[in-house]
Amino acid sequence: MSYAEQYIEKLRKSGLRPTKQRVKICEVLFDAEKTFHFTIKELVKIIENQANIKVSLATVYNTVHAFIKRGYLKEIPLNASQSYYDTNVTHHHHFFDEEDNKLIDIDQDDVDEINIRKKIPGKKIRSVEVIAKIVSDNQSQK
Amino acid sequence: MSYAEQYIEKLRKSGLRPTKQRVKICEVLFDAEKTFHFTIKELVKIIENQANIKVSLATVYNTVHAFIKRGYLKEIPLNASQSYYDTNVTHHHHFFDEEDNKLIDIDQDDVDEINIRKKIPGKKIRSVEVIAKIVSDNQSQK
DNA sequence: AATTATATTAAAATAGTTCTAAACTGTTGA
DNA sequence: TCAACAGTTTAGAACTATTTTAATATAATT
Ligand SMILES: [Mn+2]
Ligand SMILES: [Mn+2]
Ligand SMILES: [Zn+2]
Ligand SMILES: [Zn+2]
Repeated sequence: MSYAEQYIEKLRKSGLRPTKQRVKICEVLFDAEKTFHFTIKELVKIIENQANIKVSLATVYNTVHAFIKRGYLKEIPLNASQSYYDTNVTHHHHFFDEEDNKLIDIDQDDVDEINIRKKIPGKKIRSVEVIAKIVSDNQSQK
Repeated sequence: MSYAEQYIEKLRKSGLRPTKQRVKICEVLFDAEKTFHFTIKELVKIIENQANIKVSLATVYNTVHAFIKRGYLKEIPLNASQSYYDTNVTHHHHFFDEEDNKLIDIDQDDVDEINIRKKIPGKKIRSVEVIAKIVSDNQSQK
């Protein structure tokens, strides 16, 4: 199946018709060799740089939300004032570099299984995510 | 040391003068028998209900931020469009109830030590937090 | 008490996100 | 062929959490 066909399938499964703008968004999101993290602002900038297509903010937000709902993207919980999104939809964890404001993936395999002994009656765990904040390691101990 | 004195000390250590408004904020935050989680909007509502003091949003934000900087409050990373704050400043983890939008503490002791095998050169880990999303456990498997 | 530094406040500004409503596009079937 | 329709894009308005501004008020210092 060609890339273009994959995008169209992803869009269809998300309940969206494959329009020019949406396919362009797919190219940026799903054509990358590696998964990556992005903010909406960054995504718009990439689209503007790569294409002569103009895509409105509303279309970007709508499409991203449709993909999240369908499971093709993940939203990453950060205390920032803006949302971070992730094209890596496997279960994994994150470093958050507080100096660069950048997320770095941690494979599930790189963290021992997390066993939470506390239980909440009537509730079940749907997901467990670790966020490790990192900063520069300045060994200088003046 | 009386409560009032404790508040004044907390304020002074945060670099703030003990004004009527700030002491009131301290009463709400630090007088509770239990620690709790709150949004700014909720905090303002509590103050309005408890006191005949009117406190502006700007003062609430400034004071909360000063306490965070000094370590008397913590900000909790959630993907929501608003920040959650925590009067429990010990190292601990959270359940996030996606139905009630409520945070529930998990003591550090209730989670096995988290060992992250991946290392980032030149960076060190400053904090590790677990967020477990929970939902109702409907056993009904029609 | 006078002086100075800091705080409070209402209101404006900012910024991310969502909504609206009008113009546009592609498809269908008469 | 092309009118009608369903769905899409878009600019801009609206919304909301947070921050900033600048005038007034209060606290600390002398
Ligand atoms: Mn969202
Ligand atoms: Mn903040
Ligand atoms: Zn990731
Ligand atoms: Zn907590």
